[in-house]
Amino acid sequence: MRDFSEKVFTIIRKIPKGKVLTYGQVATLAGVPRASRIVGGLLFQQGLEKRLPWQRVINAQGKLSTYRVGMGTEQKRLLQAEGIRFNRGGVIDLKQYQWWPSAKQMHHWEVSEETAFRISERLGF
DNA sequence: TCAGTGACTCCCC
DNA sequence: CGGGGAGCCACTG
Repeated sequence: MRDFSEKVFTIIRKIPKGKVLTYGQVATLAGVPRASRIVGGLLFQQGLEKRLPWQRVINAQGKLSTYRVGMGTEQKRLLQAEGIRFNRGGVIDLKQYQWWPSAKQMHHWEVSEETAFRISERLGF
């Protein structure tokens, strides 16, 4: 159970500067595809404390979920500083900025074969 | 233990 | 494209 959180933190630490992952994507890579809300909860509680690049995790719509907890402006500022652009709706183009780890990286994280396969398809391998 | 919670997602108008 | 609603599930007190 503790395993999930550790995986989540490990994955988030690997997100390249200027790229983003969605909560659901992090949950999937960590082995529990439908635990996206947990990822948000973990970041809220320990994002700053653990010095994670918390700003690089956004929701599946390409929007920032942190406005609810007063971190929206800061998150947007940090992402813009990394070169990420927001369209006029405050939306980030996931096609352009979403990051998917390499097959080698996923193997190292023990991502299941099925998940890795789906991700490969998505990347057009 | 166990119910409550929520930085989510998906589906349906 | 936007809002409402119903699942989801690791974490917490």
